[in-house]
Amino acid sequence: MPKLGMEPIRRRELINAAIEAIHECGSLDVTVSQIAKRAGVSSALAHHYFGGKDQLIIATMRHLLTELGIGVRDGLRRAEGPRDRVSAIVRANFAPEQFQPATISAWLTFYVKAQSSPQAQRLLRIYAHRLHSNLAEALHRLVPSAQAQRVAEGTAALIDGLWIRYALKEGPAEAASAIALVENYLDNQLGTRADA
Amino acid sequence: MPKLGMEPIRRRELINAAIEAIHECGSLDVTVSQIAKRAGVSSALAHHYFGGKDQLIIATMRHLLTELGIGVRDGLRRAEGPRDRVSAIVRANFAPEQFQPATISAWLTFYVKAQSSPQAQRLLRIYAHRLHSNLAEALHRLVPSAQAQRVAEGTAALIDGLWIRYALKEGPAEAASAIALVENYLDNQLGTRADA
Amino acid sequence: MPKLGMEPIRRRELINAAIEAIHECGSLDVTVSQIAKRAGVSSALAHHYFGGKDQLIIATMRHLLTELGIGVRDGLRRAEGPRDRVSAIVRANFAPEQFQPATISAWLTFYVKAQSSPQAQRLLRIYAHRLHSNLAEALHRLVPSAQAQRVAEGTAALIDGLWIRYALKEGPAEAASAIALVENYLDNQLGTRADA
Amino acid sequence: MPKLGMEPIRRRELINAAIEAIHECGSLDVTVSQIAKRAGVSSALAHHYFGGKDQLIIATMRHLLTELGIGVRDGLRRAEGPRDRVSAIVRANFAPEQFQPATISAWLTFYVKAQSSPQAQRLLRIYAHRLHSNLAEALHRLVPSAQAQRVAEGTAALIDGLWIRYALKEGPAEAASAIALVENYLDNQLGTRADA
DNA sequence: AATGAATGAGTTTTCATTCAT
DNA sequence: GATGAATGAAAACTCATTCAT
Repeated sequence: MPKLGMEPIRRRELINAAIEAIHECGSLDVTVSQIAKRAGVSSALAHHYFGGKDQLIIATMRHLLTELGIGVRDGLRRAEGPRDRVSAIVRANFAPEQFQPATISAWLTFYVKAQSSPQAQRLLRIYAHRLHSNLAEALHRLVPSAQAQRVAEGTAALIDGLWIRYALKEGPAEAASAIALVENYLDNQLGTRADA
Repeated sequence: MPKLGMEPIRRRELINAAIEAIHECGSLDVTVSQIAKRAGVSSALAHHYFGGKDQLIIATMRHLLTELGIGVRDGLRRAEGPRDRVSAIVRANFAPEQFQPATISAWLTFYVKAQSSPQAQRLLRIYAHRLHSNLAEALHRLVPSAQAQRVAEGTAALIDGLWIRYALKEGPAEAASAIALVENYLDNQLGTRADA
Repeated sequence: MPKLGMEPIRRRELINAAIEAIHECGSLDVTVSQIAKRAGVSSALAHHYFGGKDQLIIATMRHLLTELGIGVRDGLRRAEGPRDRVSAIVRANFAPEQFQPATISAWLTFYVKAQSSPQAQRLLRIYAHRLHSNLAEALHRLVPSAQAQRVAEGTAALIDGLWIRYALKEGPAEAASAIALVENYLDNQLGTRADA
Repeated sequence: MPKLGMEPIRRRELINAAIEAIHECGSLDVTVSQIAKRAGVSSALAHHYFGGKDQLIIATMRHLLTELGIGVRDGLRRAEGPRDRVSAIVRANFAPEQFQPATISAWLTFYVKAQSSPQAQRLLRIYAHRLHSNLAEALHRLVPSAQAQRVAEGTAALIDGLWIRYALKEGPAEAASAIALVENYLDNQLGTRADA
């Protein structure tokens, strides 16, 4: 029962299936067939729509990156004042949609992928750069330039570090404590809470 | 002309070759043949000594973990006072032997491996736990228990985050600035340098 | 907006596209999709009109065979006397419409196809037989029967040999020199030019 | 029961199997598995020794080319006088080892292969060039230069044409009549037999 | 008349692994 | 102690073909 306009639907289904399959398998060694089966289609269709495994993986990465970007943008839109903007960025990075086992697994595998795929590397660098510049932009309004840079770097490293560490843990990732840790770092660095 | 007592030598050569090969390939998708060729032996020999690819990988991980453990222990031995012990741990994690491209790549791939291999996961948890307890032990002597826990977690996350971020960068990893960032965090959290 | 009476047009377009595609790819490994795209239609339509790839290929062969047959017939119609009839046949085989890269490629692949497809083999035998009988018929009026047979065979082999050899050459096929070679053979065999 | 020094043996077996398989299938669409099975080994071994299907095919071509080259050389060595040298070349091209169904099929498919593979094309051009120069060299001692060139071309075309036509026929290829046809051409062209 | 959607079957290729020597 | 020989199993990818619209 073929219908028209299935392409975007199938692409989306395959990307979602890829994220789940990567998580279940724990690496990019998932086969296209596994992903396709999970999406309820043949592996040939996955190739048809994406051109190959690699491009499906890259598309998945891009999807996750976009989702995160949207989350950050939305958070920033609602934020009031520079300090809150920083918090919004942090919150977006640990938002429930992002900070869940399957997504964490996927991100981790992408870091490895980036070591051999220039395209994946570019995407990951865009993420890293965007995170840094978003943070730095807000921090510049709060503290001197040099400090802003340093705090931006520290915050970014802390976020990535917490992500990676959660990839190792079992059970649901607790966003609250991760956020608290970063906020604590920020308060201290920015002198917001002198008594922390 | 086979010689006696080659086993430990071969094992070591193969492990080193594995680290290099993993780095060059950027993932655990290296073939046993590639590793063996780099070590100057046949792939059959790699199997002979390790039993299989998986066990060679695990052995490589264990090797890296041991090296890091030795570095930390040596650092701690030379450290004077709790604050310096914390610094020693940080320094050991960014020591030149550890903080170089090939090793960084390898660690990253191990994080992924841990998602599907219970054995690898156990090893990585040992690392995480050891890092945390080493830090916590020293911090307990400096600040109240709850804060010590939190700072230990933050420091560990920061270290891991910096590692992972360096995996993305090109050019030689600069340990100095990474260390400075962590030390700054510690100073701030511990009130060592009120003016930082 | 489908139109009526498209069938013969589409069939022709697809056959032409097949010839070009076969030439470009250099073998029958062209995909139906490639051929269809070149004809500006979907691959499904190619199946609709021909029933399958094989039948499209056979139809293409038949088309080429027919074209050649028409060329020969036209040449024979205009020829005056048996010797000129032989020349007309030779000329038709090296006529510009036939003796061009794409067509040469196609014929060559058909020879291979004939080794596995009885249908293709039949077509090619028809060609071979027709060429031989056309030549023999005219030659019989010029020389004794046995010699006529032999010269017909030689001429046919020479024509085919020159075709196949031109398939290997680069640059435009020069019909003139090919024709000259065959004519020289004929003159010698028939004693037309005693001094050649 | 693995033995040492199997490589050359296996290579030879695989090449022979390739020739047979190509003949049976009638084209280069044989699968590596079919070839390997015929050689009594796994398809993986074929890849191991040749690197891939393409290289196996090229190696097979080269083998056939070499065989033919040896045949011609041996024939030339035994020949007495230029006219006999020409005959030796012709005879070698229709020698029983060469002029048999499987070999004829293989050559034909190689002609097609040459249209898409530069490497195959190069090999085939070497063959064509060698045939021409061998013929021309001998003919130059018999007739004027221009005529020698033309006769060399005609002879080569005749040989190729007879080959290709035999590929279409069923039943055993009759070398004798093919040779007779070429010799008749030569006698006529060279004026050897004034009464032909 | 024409096509987008979808797939089954098949092909090349890769690789960890085994084994006789 | 060490390796060349060999393979089974699996993966990515391709393509002719079908079908509902």
